[in-house]
Amino acid sequence: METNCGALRENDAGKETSLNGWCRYIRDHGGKLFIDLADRYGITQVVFEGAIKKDADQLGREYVINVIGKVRKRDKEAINPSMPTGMVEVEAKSLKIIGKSKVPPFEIVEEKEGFLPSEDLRLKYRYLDLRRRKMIANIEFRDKVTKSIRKFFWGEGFLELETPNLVRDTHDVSGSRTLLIPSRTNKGEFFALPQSPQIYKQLCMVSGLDKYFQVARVFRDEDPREDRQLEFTQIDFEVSFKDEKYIQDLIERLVKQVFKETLTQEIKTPFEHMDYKVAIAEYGNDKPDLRFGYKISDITDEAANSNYNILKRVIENKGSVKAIAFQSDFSKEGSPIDKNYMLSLVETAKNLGLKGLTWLYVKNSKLNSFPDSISEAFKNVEKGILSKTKAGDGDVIIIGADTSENVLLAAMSKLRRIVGIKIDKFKTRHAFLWVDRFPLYEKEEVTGSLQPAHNPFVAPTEDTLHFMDSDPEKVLGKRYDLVLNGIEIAGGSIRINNPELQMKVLRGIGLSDEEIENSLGFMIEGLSHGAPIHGGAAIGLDRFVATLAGQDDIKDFILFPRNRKFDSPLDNSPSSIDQTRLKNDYNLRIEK
RNA sequence: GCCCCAAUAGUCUAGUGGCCUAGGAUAGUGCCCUGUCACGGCAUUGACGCGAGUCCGAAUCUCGCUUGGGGCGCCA
Repeated sequence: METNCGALRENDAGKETSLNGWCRYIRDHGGKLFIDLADRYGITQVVFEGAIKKDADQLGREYVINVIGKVRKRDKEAINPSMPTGMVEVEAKSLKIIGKSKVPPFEIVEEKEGFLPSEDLRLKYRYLDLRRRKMIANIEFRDKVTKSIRKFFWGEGFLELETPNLVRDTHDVSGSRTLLIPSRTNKGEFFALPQSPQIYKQLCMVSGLDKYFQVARVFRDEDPREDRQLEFTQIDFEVSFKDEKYIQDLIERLVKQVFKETLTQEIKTPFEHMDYKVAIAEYGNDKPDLRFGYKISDITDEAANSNYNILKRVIENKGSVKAIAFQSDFSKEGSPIDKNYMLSLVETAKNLGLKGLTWLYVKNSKLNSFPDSISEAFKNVEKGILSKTKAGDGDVIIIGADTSENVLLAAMSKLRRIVGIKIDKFKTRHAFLWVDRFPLYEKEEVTGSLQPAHNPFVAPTEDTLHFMDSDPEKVLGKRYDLVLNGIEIAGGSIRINNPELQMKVLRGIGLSDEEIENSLGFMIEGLSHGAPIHGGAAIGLDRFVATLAGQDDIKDFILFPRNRKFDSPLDNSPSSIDQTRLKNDYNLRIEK
């Protein structure tokens, strides 16, 4: 009977079996030798005793072997209740070494007291890191989620289609950085790798393929962040003749099914909605984490009337002042929020672009601080601050100020989430939220020019379309983002299906007709040949899977990720290319 | 483009100017062991990223470089 290392149970005792696996731990007792034989299904103990013991002496860690032997029940005192296969073991009759292994550069064990080898080493030997149980579980979980999603779309009658990966570069209209591939057959010209299948899926709608989805690999050449990769996966879909309501409902049903099938959890739908404007004003960004409250309040008026000179000076320079109150049991022993934590938070605030951070705590309905002089300076506006922030006893209030509203809100929203997660009194484990009624355009703070807030294909809402010429910043888009625990897991919109309106929106971001024609002419042309009303969304699969699993690092859910420099320690890509080949094939020359 | 942090055996880590001939754990190697399961026992190999400087004296302080990590800008 051929089996795997996770399958054998008590009632298999007596059977002859053939096992393949990796030698994880080898315990040599002199006259007898035990091996924990591992594969992705589990671990089974193999015993070598008698004549075969000396064959096993040559085995080393991570050797791949085949063992034929007899399954036997363990003696009562030898049972290992922490292993699923712990009732039995395999008594080896024959041993074949299938693949020898060098001594591994790090041990294939789970985290040791919270320590893992450095990330670069893990990535260089990714195939070894992937032998860890946690990584196996993560990769299998990703597969489970992907399968569940596919099953959902197939069940809804969607076609799984493949859009091209070598596409027209649209950097000129998008401003975002694409990865470029030189063309050998058209020297001097380049393909781009898609940042999204957006244009192609819209053209699918024009062609009448009215329900499309794809597990799409997309590429973005922006600078690295902890949760960014050069290439990542989106669940991309688009439908024709439907409105926002239908698409949101579809995503809700999808998410509901995925939660049920992968976590056996029931989640409540429909999800809450919030206007973009409200999200920014109350939470400081467009993806509020609603596992906790802690709204941001504007206390510019109070600060202006206080005697706190630092804030007053910011206000004189047309700045504003924002505050958040955190429920924290501040004065109590063992509270996660204590004086030392607050001092470190001030440093965090500086890293987020603020010049500093003022913090107070509430005791007996009064503001207190270190040193006392700070709360003294707020004495005359104490009531106002307490009522605006809704702070009660034990709460900590953080106050930030900056001359740039954007910088201030961005920093306060990040502080809000950092402290909120630290306090960890979540009302719900999974807080879903639709953010909608986004503006179509946003003003670039420095130059004052208009940019598309999302992509330039979002259809304006009927009630704001008339501002298009007079006051384009007031135009809202039929766009919706799905936020889970402060992470944007999906974003989509109803698209423009009218070529004239599409031209108009593109002109609105300062593009000339010639520029539009040059980069997006083929798309406008497509919209001119009978384009249905259509819309869709894309779900960021890597982040979605990690969030579902309750983990932070998306790299732990990607088979072969890149490091912070977007190098791959595994294959050392990117690499330089021979100058002669560049010249001959692409007519390119690299200047050093 | 900018800011911050770090770098000690294969791996993880201790280390705050002399107690360092650099400690521990684990891996490796050799020997012993018939019930272990991250087996155990004994022995043993093995490290201060590179370069300059300060000092009587540097793993420790300063500067530069290199490498890695985190963040800002950026992510239509």
